[in-house]
Amino acid sequence: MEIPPIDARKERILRAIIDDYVLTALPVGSRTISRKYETSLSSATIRNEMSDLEELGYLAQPHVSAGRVPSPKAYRLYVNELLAQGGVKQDPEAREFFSQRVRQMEDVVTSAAQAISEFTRYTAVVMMPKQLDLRVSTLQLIPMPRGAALLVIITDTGAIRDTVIRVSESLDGDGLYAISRMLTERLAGRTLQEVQEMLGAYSRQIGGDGRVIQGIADLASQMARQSATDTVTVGGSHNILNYPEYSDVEKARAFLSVLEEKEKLIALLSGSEKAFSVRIGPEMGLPEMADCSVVTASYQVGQGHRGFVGVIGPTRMPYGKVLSALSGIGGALSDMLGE
Amino acid sequence: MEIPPIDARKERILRAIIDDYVLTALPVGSRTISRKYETSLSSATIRNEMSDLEELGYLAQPHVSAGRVPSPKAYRLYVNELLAQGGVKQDPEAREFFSQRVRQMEDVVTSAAQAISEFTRYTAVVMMPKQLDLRVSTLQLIPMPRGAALLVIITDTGAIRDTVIRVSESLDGDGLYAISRMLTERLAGRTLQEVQEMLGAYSRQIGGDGRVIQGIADLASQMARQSATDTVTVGGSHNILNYPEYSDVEKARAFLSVLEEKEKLIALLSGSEKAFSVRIGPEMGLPEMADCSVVTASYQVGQGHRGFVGVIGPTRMPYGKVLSALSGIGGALSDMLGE
DNA sequence: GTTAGCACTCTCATTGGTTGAGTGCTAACT
DNA sequence: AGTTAGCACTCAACCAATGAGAGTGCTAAC
Repeated sequence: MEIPPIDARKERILRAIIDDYVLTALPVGSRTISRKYETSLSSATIRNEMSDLEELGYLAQPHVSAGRVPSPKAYRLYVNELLAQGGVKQDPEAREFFSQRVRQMEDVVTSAAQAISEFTRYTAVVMMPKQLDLRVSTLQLIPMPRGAALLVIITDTGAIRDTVIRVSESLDGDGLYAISRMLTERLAGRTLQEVQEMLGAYSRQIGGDGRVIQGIADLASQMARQSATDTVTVGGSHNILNYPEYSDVEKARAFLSVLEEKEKLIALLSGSEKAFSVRIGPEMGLPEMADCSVVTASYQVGQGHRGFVGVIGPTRMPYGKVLSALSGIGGALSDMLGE
Repeated sequence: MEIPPIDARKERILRAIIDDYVLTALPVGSRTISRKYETSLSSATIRNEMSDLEELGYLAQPHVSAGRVPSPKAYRLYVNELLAQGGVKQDPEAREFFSQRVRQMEDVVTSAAQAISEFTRYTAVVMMPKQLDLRVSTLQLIPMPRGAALLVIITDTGAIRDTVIRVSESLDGDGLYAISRMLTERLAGRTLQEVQEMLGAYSRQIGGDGRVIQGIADLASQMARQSATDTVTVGGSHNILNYPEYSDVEKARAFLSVLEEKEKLIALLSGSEKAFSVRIGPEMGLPEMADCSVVTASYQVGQGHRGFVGVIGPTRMPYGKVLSALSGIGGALSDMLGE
C-alpha cells in the first residue's frame, strides 16, 4: 500500500493516453491503449497502471465507467519534457507558410495572426510591444476634394498612419506638396514627442493655416499614444468552433468574449520571461479559461523589446506541433522586425 | 369558400405577428396577439384571421399545435411597405457612432464593417468597388537595416501600400530620400499602369540598381490588380452566435464558411441597382443562405462608382432599424469617399 | 361578424428499462 | 512479483411510453 512511484512504463502509457485523447477528444479506455499503443501488455495490466496514474493525479475519470482523461498535471509533465529535451525546433513549413502571405509590411502583425490561425487551425494571438521614441520618416499631404487633405505620417519603423484634415481651399496640389517637403525636411528624424513640441514654432512660417499644424500635432499624438501601449491582434477566432469541447454555443461565446478583452489577453501573453511558454488551463488563474491553454513564443523587435505570438485553444492540443509552428513564425517575425 | 382577400385588419395582425416573432424568435400564438396587440379582438377571431393568412402564404406552422411563424412572403410584404412609404431615413445615431470611430482613412472600410456590426449586433459586410486609373501621389523609400528599404506608395485616393525591397547597401537615408523625391516628382499624377510602363525608361538614370525599379513595378502592379477588383470586408462575424436560430454549432459554422467565400459575398451585395435592397432567404437562390436575409444600402465613391454596406442575419430581423442604420453609415461613407 | 367552448394534435419533459463500454477486483498463471 | 483472464458492477446513452401544456380548428351560440 505504498504510494507507487512513476516509472518509465507509466510514463509511456501516460503519453499514449495523451496522444490518443488529443486526437479523439474521447476518454481513453484500457483496451484502446493495449491494442493501439502497448500491444505487448493486456488491458488488465494497463488498467492497473492507469489506476496508479489516477492516484498520482495524472488522470481523471469523467465517471466511473468511462475511460480516462489526462489532467492538467499530465499535460504539464508532457510539456515540460517537450521543452527540456532538445528544446523547440522551428517548423520550416510554418515559417514558409507565413512568409509567403506577408504582402504588406504595415500589417505584418495581422498577417501573422492570420497565418498562425490558418496553419494551426487554432485561434491565434499576436502581441506587438510598445515602442517609444518612434521617429518620423516622412510626412505627406495629399489633396482631396473640397478643401480637405489626407495627412500621412510614416515612421522609421514603417508604421503608417493617416487622417483627413481641412486645409485652406486656396491650397492646390503643388502647394500641399511644397508644404509636405518642407515639413518632412524639418521633422524627419525627430521623435513623435519632439514633433509635437516643435510644431508650435513653425505654425507662423507655414502660412497662417493653423489647421494643418493642428492636424499633424493630433495625428502625431495619436500615434505616440498608440505606439506607447502594447497592442494585440486576434486571428481566426472562430476556429474554436472546430473543436468538440466548444460544441456548446454558450461556451463558444464565453470564449470569444474573453478575446475581446485586450488587456486580459496582453496579460496572458506577456507573462513569461522565457522564449516559449505554455500555460495550461487552471495555471492561468482565470476561471473562464479553465479549460483552455495558451501557448506562446516570443520574437524580437528592436533591441531588447519582445513581442509574443501565441495560440489559444482547448487544453487538449498537440503542444509539440503548435510550439514549433509558433517558433517558425516567431523566427520569421524576428527577422523582419528585429534589429 | 372564396379566396379571402387581405384587408387592413389582416395586415395589422400580420405585422403584430412579425413584430413579436422578431422579438422572441418563438412561434406566435393567437392568444399572444389578442392580449398584447389587438386587445379588442378575441383569440378565436385572431385564429380565424391567422388561418386565412396561412392560406394566403404569409404564415406557416412549424407543427400543428405551435403558433405561427411569418413566411418569407410576409417579410417581403412588410419590407415593401417599409421601402415604399416615405423611404428610409438615415439613423443619425448610427452615423454618429460610425463617424466617431473612423480614425484612419486608410481603413474606413474596416471601420465601417466594425461599426455596423457593433451597432446592429449583426454580421456586417462592406463592399468597396473597384477603382481603375488610380493615380500615384507619393512614392517613398524608408531606410531599414541591412540593405533593405520600405517602399510606400500612396495614391490620390489615399490608398496606401507598402512592401520591403532590397537596395544597395551603399545607399543611406539621404540617398533613399533623394531617390524618393526624384521618383515622386516624375511619377506623381500618373496612373498605376503608366507607372509600370514608364519604369523601364528610368532604370538607367537611377543608378543601376534594378531592384528598386523592380520593387516599385511589383508593388504598382499589385496595387493595380487589387484596386481593379471589388473587395469586401466582413465585420462582427461571430455576432451570429447571439441568435437562437444559430444555436446549433454546425449551422453557425456553415454560415461562417459562406462568409469566407468572397466572390459569393460580392455577388450577394452588388446585385441591386437601387439605393436599398433587402433579399430575404429563398430570394437569394443559395440554399445555404435559405434562412438568412441580406440587407444592403449603397454609397457613393467617386463619380458613378457605388459601394455597398450590408448586414447579414437571420430572416427574423428588424428591417426598419437595420435599413436606417445602414443608410446613416452609408451616408457618412458617401461623404467621406464620394466626389 | 365575433366569441366561448371543447376536442384534438403535437412538442417537450419526465420516467423506467435496456444496452454497452469500461472499470475494479480476484484468482490463476508464468 | 508481475501479468492476465474472468466476472460482477456502474453509469451514460439510447429508446419507448407517459403526461402536461400550448395552441389549433371547428361548432354553436351570441
